Amino acid sequence: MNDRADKKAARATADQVAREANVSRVAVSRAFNPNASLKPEKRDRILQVARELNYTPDMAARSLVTGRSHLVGMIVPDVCSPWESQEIDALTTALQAEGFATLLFKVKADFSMDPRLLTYMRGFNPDSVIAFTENILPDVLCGFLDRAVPIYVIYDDVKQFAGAASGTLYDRLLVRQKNGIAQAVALLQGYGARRIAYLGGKAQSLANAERERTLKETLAERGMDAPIVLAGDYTYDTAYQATLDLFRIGDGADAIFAANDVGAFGAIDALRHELGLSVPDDVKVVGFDDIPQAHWKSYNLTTVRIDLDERVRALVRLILMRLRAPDAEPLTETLNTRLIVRGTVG
Amino acid sequence: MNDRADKKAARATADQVAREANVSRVAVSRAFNPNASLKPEKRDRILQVARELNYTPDMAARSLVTGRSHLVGMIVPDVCSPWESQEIDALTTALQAEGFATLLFKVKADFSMDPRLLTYMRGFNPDSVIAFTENILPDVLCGFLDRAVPIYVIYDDVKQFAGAASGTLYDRLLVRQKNGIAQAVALLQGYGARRIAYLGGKAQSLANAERERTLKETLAERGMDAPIVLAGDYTYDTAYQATLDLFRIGDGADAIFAANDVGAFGAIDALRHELGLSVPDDVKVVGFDDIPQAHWKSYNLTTVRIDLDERVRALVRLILMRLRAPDAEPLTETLNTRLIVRGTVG
DNA sequence: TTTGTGAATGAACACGTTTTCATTTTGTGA
DNA sequence: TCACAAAATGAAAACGTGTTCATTCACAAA
Repeated sequence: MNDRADKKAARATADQVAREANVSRVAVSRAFNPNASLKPEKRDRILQVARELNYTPDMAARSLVTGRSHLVGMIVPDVCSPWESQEIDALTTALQAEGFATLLFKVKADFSMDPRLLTYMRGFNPDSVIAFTENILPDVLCGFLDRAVPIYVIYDDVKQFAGAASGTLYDRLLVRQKNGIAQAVALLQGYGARRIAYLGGKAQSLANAERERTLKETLAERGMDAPIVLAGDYTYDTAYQATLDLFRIGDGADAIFAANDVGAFGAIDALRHELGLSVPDDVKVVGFDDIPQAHWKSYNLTTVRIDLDERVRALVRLILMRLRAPDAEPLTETLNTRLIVRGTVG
Repeated sequence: MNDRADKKAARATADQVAREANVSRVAVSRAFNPNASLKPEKRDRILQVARELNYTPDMAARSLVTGRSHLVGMIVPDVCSPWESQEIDALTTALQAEGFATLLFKVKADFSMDPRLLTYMRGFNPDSVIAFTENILPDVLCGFLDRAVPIYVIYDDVKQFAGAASGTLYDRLLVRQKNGIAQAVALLQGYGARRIAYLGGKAQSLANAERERTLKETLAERGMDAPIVLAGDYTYDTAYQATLDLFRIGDGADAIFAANDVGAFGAIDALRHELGLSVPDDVKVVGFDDIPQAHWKSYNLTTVRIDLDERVRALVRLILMRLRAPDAEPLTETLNTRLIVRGTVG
């Protein structure tokens, strides 16, 4: 009589639906499996009864027998980072449309992987795993997870991993940094920048290493001096402090190339609000990522874009391909970058 | 011989571990269940073998028999919103430490709930559900999910839901808006603000409605004029445009109270970079939330804080309480707000 | 030695589904 | 009408675990 009384009202089971609809339990199973052969009218009747009883197939039971959990694990160091939250949001939406749910696991900010986390995650038997932390060695992941699980390491560098595992067991999404960086350097040079500082990201970040390397390479090609390299960690506060140090302790620079947009924001604010310098008149600033905040008027940041839609489409394509053909050869998708010109250069 | 060959190397099962360790399969199960009675040396040996075989209990199978999935569902409209991503991040960390994994579901930005999503989510049998979209009526959720599943609706308003369901079946986290708003209004009045505009959030948002109501109430108590109410949706762009309209089409204001920090950013940028006005000299701005970006120097926003740590601690406390005692009476935790004074008022 | 108490043990069952396989029904052409 | 393929059907067997229950074991007290 009381609300608390029907708490025991467990979820309806396929047996109950079968009994109610005067069919076998197998028929119920088939009714929820589109490509199973079942008389249309029978299917309709079953689905009708199922709706009345508020029945949904139990994923755990289904997973047990089919071996597919319809779960995609995501390993994320920082959900708050605009870059990662964008990706989580878009991937979740796309995968949800294909019938997969997102299983979120958080790793420590310093990227140190807790082995128990991987063990724990493996218990859920995810159909696929996306690792956002670029410095988790794929081999480590492969060791803890099953070899049959496709693994995606986002934005690693071809060269870094070329010799890591002889036969790479995971699909990869690579980003060509060269294009956007070359455009940015050309623009900076055009505005007369000579002393360029590179405001780095996390030391362990492969993307950071690749950006620094590409920047050096590009500057050399154009006959410009090597950049002043500042240590960073992708955060606003660290970038802010590093910029202060550059101008107070060091000799300054006439352009700052930040490893990510948030770092660029920190640099801009330090220049404008603490050092009393003008951006772009005194110092030019370029970022990396083109997160939504980059177009906010206070920053209006010129930045190297890696298109979100392209990224997500490529990732989803990879994942679905792998889920449908687990034995296919590992695939590599390549993305390009390009400069988005706004107001922080000239 | 080839990597591809051992793809079939399925995950180790409890049976294999049992055989290898010369024990019964039940013993293996007990070895992984801390409070089961098992001779210590035997347990150690089993765990040792399990480690060698890289064995992990299958969550699906475990879920099937225990009825607990160790999954916590989160229904989120926008992972990119700093407010929500903070919460997801902190909750995931806290729940992970307690052995629960986060299952992420995304709903449309306009909060319209797709009933099929709820049905789908129910299939995963989450032990608990956290709904970030405050305007999902709890009754709708209760209808689709089982009554036995504890449901948390974050930041709803006591008054709104008082009469919704006679016996509320869900635990709640309430936020007292009054404190922070009263402090903000006092500060604004002290600096001589007279014409105050309220830059609203999503129309369907209960938190927005409650903030607007509380602001009006507070202004009236202090004998000030009712606020000019601007429609918004919590986004930067909308806030930016609404502010332009207020000053170009409307009669302007000498203070803007935004429903959230991101909206305040939009207002500040419109004032400074398009209308040529000074913040705080010409117009004062107050935000709501105190997201990390609020202390960025470009904005340096005075805002009403709802402490993240307090929020997460309270939520985790509620969830764990409910998981351990499903039959306990529905609980309500209450949080307070307070003003963080920075540079956008005076 | 006997009795009693609690821990340790394993066989059997249960969880809710999909899949296999053998059987029955339906539909089609001669 | 017959023959044959194709579609529809249900019984039974999995999937990998936790739990119940009756039994055995170890040890201390009588």
